[in-house]
Order: sequence, then C-alpha cells, then structure tokens
Amino acid sequence: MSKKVRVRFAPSPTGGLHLGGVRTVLFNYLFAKQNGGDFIVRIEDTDQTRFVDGAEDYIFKTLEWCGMVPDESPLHGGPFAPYRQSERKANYRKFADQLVADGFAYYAFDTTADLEAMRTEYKTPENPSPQYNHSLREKMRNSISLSAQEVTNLLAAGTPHVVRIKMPLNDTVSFNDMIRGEVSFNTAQVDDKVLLKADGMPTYHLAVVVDDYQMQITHAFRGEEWLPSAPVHLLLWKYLGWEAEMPQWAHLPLILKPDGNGKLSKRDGDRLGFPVFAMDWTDSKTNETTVGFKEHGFLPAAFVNLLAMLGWNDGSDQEIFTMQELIAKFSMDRVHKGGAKFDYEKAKWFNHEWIKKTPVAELVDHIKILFAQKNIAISNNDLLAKVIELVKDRCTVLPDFISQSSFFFEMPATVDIAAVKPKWDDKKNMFFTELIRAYELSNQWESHDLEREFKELSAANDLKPGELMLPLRIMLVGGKFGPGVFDIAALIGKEDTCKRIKDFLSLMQHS
RNA sequence: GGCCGGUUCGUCUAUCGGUUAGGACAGCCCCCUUUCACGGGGCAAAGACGGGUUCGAUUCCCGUACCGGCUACCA
Repeated sequence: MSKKVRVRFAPSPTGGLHLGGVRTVLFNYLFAKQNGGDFIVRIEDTDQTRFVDGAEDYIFKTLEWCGMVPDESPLHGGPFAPYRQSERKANYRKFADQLVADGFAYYAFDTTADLEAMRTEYKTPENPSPQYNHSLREKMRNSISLSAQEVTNLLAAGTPHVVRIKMPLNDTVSFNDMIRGEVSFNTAQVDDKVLLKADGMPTYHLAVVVDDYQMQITHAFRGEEWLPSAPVHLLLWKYLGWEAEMPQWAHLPLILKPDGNGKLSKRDGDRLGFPVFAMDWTDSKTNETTVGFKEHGFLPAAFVNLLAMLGWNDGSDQEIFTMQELIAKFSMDRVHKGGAKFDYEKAKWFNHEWIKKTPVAELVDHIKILFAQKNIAISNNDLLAKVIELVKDRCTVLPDFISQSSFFFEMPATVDIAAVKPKWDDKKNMFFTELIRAYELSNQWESHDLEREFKELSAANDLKPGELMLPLRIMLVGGKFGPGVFDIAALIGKEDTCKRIKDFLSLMQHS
C-alpha cells in the first residue's frame, strides 16, 4: 500500500532559471513519471523584496519548452491550490503559534539593529559568525529571556516579532538521504532559525515543511546547498507531529563552474561565453538580456539529455537518451554525490548529436523561423528540407544552419575572391565560360550529371578538376565551406548556378 | 572559525574486493573527402595522500590534505 508518488519543484520567482534549477526539475520529473506519480510546481515567493515580475511566467515557459508539464501548479491548478506561498500566507501562522505553545519555538522581538549588535559583540577570530542559538538566546529579547508578562504586553502592543525554532541543546538528528545515505547533525551546531518573519510570511524553513505536508509530497529533491538546514526541517516535521508523513529526502549535487571552483552562476556564462539560463532572460530593471540555451540554438531534447548526464548515468556507455528512455531508466541510486563541472563543449556535442538524429521534418519549422529573423524568406519548404538534409551533419547549434546554408536562398553575401585570384588565369576563365554554356544546354540537372559534365569539360581543356572545384565553390557559396559543390549546384538550379558563375567572372575582370 | 558534503584521465563518467582501470567530450595523428564537416582508425591521459582490514584494495574503515556548500526576518 505505498502512497502515490508526489514530488515538487519549488522555485522562487527571482529571475531566470539556470542549469542547476532545470536539472532539479528534471530529476523530480523523471522520478515522478517513472513511478506514475505527480509532478507539482509550487512557487516559493515568501520574500517579497526579491520578487521579480515575469519570473514565474518564465519558469512555466521553460518547463513547457523542456517538455516537463506539471500536473499541479498555480498555472495548471490542482486539488491543493493555491500553489503560491504568498497566497497561503494565512496558513502558516497557526503552525508557528502551535510550535511556540508546545515549547518548540519562541517569539523574538530583536530588531535588525539588535541582531547586528549581537553579531559584532560576539564576533571573534575563532567565531566569525556568531549564531542566534542556545548559548545566546538568553541574552536576546525573546519569550525565553523575557518574563511572561513582558511577552504578553509586547504582543498586545503589536510589537514586531518573529518566531524562531528552539533548537535542542545536544541532540543528534539524522536521516537517510536517497543519494548520500545516512547523514547526521548535532543540534547544538545549528542556530535558532526564523520560522515566521515579522511581516507574517513564513521563511522557507516553515513553508517547505507545512506545504510539503499539506500537499502530501512523498519525495523531496533539492540542491546540496540545503543540506545544512535539513536538521531544522527534520525537527519541524517531528514537532508538528507529522513525522510519519515526512517525505524521503535527496540532496542533489551542485553544477560547478568549468574553470576553477564553486557553483555555476550566470556570471560564469557571461564571462566564458555560453548560456547558463534555459531561455533568454531579460532583467526588467536593467533591461539586460542573458542569453538562454533555447535562443542559443539548442534543441530541448538535447538540453534535457545533457542535463540528465550531469550527475547521472545508467551504468552503460549510452549517452544519448530521449525523455522516454530517461523516464524508463532513471534511478536515484545512480545519481552522483559529487558536483560536476559544466563543460560547454560537451553540451554542444549533445546538441550536435540531436540535430543529426532529429528528422528533417521536425527541423524545418525551427529553421524557417531563424531564416525569417535574418530577413530571408523561404517559400519552398521542399527545398528547405533538402538543404537541411544536406547540411545538418555540420551544424552544432541551430544558427549554424544560417551560416551553412543561406547561400541556397540568396546570393552569397561576400565572395572570397582572394582564395581564387592568385591561381586564376585565362585558361580557367575560358573553362568557366564554356561551363556556363554547357550547363545552360544541359537538360539533366542532377548532381552526378553536373559533375560528369564538369569533369569531361576539364579533361577536354587539359585542366585538373581539383584546381577548378574550389573556384566553383567560391562562385556558388562565396567561401570555402558547405556540402559537395555539385549537390549545391543541383539544388540552387540551372539559372542561379549559371548566374553566379557569370557574376564571378565579371567580378574577376573588374578586380 | 564551526558544521555538513565531496574527491577515478583536462572535463563528464564506468567499475557493486581480483580489470592491460572501460567509454564519451576536448587535444594530437592517420584514413575518407578535389572545401568544411560527418564518418572510420589510432595516440596520449586518472584512482589526492597516509594508515589499516584482507590472500588481494580505486572499491571497506580511520586520519590528513584539498575542494565545495552552509553559517540572513534569501531561497
């Protein structure tokens, strides 16, 4: 009689979603779907000072792009609504009060200035960050140090106050992490965290416990940075009397910056020149846009794939997985403990593999949009499909299709004359003049026909085809790149092929 | 400083006590290609250190070092 699996992703709407966040979603999602469970998104917006407009919308757009649709969320609704903590505000106070009544928490009236003073006063070289804990709480202004009468008066006077957990003096709290195994803490080492803020909002610590309980979350996955506060959460589950319902925890390893150490941040992407956010994010205050994987030209399947491989593998040599395969094969006990440095080169390799793997028909729409953005109208989808088929192997990100194939749809923007000029002579000039005539008369316009005619003509002129193919490429493409020249000629057609050769010839004459 | 976590090629990783420590990305070389890629083949490259346990440790235990996270009325 195991309960239905319910997992949740609980972002705070403070900006774009980065790699680590999306990977946390992914692992949640994979685990839920594998177990036929529900994937819930809960918005943790308890800090009103950090609220950023548009961030929530961005989160849902990102999830949609990645193909991870929540079963319940503020956007999708669900039986446990509301799914925004700010809208659940009224819900938390009673639990905080209950904890106080039961002696597990207390009211604290210290002002910000009081706290600062305490930190300065007790700061020593051995203890650079003094904590509001068992040794100091008696010295502060709270319902433990103050008399019952004073507390009643302060409360009655509406004095701003917070509720803090009263950490036991010397207890051991331990739990079994799905990734790390047994982890334990001495409660003397953890401070009396604030549970309810002066504005009546819960902090993360209270909210996560209350909401996970009320939303019947069975498995709670989050980043490793939460490990130190786990004992607070564990104790809260116990103090609130919900221990039997507590979810299983898993603390995911961090994604690290590629160079040096530390966790990957948006800044690293800016600095090293690669995306860190899933999609473009524009800061509404500075109007600065941070580029995302989507806009950088990654396929969602590739993005999901590369994220999954950062800290997980199925034990085989397989690296390319579809979402369906991931759902089938994912297992929490194969998730790594250690953090992984993000390698953008490998990320591009995943995308390249996915571009090669994705059917042309699915690529057409994406690429058509990219061309439209460059003001290149594509009228012929059939031609576009053939072009994509021809160049996809050499594209690692979507915009590569533009540089690799724009010449199919318009005259080359620039022509690399310098590549041809030094070895150019009258014989070659004559050859191409004849080639135009031959091609114009040609009634076969297939790649192999064009190549045959080209070679016959070069033999007749006593020229080596090798010396002529690069010039032809430059004429048609503009540079030293692209698929086979005759494949190109075949696709751009007789008229354009001849015109480009003619144009080049006259360009040579005038330069 | 304290607490917690982590540690296999440059990077992502395989190895559930016995392997020439495997794969992938990146790098280098060769082949294919009358461009560039793709593809194929090859080279180079790793168990942080010190103790145990064991017939035998990358693997289990302890210590050290190093790295990271946390140490807010932020999440």
